[in-house]
Amino acid sequence: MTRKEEIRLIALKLMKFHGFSGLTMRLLAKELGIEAASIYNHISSKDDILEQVCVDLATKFQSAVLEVNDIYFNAPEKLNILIKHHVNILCEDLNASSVFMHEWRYLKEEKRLEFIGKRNLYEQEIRKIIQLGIEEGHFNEVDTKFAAITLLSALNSVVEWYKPSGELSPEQVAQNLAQFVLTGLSKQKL
Amino acid sequence: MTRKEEIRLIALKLMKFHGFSGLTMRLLAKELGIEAASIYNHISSKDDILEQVCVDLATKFQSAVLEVNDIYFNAPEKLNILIKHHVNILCEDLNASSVFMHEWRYLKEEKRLEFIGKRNLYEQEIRKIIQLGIEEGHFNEVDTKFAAITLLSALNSVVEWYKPSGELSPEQVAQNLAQFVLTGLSKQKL
DNA sequence: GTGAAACTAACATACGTTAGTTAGTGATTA
DNA sequence: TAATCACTAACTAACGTATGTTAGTTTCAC
Repeated sequence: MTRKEEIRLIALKLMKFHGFSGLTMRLLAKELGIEAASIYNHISSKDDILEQVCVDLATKFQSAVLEVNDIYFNAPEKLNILIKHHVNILCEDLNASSVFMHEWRYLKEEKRLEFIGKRNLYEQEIRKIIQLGIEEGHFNEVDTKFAAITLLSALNSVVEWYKPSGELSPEQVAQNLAQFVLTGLSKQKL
Repeated sequence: MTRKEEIRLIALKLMKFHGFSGLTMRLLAKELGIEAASIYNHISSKDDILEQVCVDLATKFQSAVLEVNDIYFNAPEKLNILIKHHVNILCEDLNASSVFMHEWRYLKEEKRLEFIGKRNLYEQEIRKIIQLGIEEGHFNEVDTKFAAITLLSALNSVVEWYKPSGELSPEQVAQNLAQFVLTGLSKQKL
């Protein structure tokens, strides 16, 4: 691991706790055991760290959903696969995911708009899946925008509690989420 | 409306967009058409604004869930009522709710721990409802911690998209959420 | 002796906040 | 009626500190 990657890693860990504004270069330096100015031998700016992680994760999510929607499956299958991908991406680097979820609003104007664009595209592709499910007769006739946002919010909650040291693997979490989202809490006896 | 309330209102509106750290007293002052220092004739500190809204909303949520769990109902009924209360609280002041959701981590140590305590209590009470539902035979045998967090996350997504000018009333939103959470996306034909 | 990685010193700016003052308004009193 | 007082809400000026970042220099292993 290069020093640059090391810095990024610790920066994300701290950013998860203190938020983007709460993480100062001097705090980051202290954690690294060096002076704040020394950090600039490896990275170009504080904004850069945030930008990189946001663009990086947004791209991963985008690839995942486009891939799923490119292959022929029915909606429940698509949703299952997407949830698995989504959870895997989130769990791969929980600090990065947490920053991605909470700190994107501190991106500079241009990058922020770019980010929102990618996020909307992701939501749009999920709405397509839900719409498909309705047309197939697999899903209830819900409002696709409402359903997509609620679904995404449920999935993203994973970053708030998932511990790699815990009992569940990302695959099991994905399975639980899929069950929750598809069948809900109630037993089938309404 | 007193000047103090007016300041609080605009502060929350700005905080929703810029985050707690992104809202500076000088920006707030500009929006108010006065000087930054003048704000201190009405409020005691920037932290105070955050504290007030966090404590205020946390208390409301707490009252709601305790009330629901104090009355005798079965779990699906309790959940329905709680969701209605939850959404109503969120929609009452969307700016405040958004700040409550995203900026609580910027509370000072002491108040933050207090906040987390109240939040945990809320989660705990929801787990009780889910546990009750399982024992009654109404709910699937899910992990209550997982279910409570996922449920809460789904509910809280309301602050990200709800517009009072839109078609749906808070009651209708609550109904949609209840359906989503209880029966899921799938039609009952598994 | 070359390159990576740290250092010291400093700059310009931005921040929350305090202190002391002023302007206007409405009620009370001489 | 005119003068006094309290109150509200704004002002100017400034303080002390923190921030991201730079420029130039040193250290040290290969």
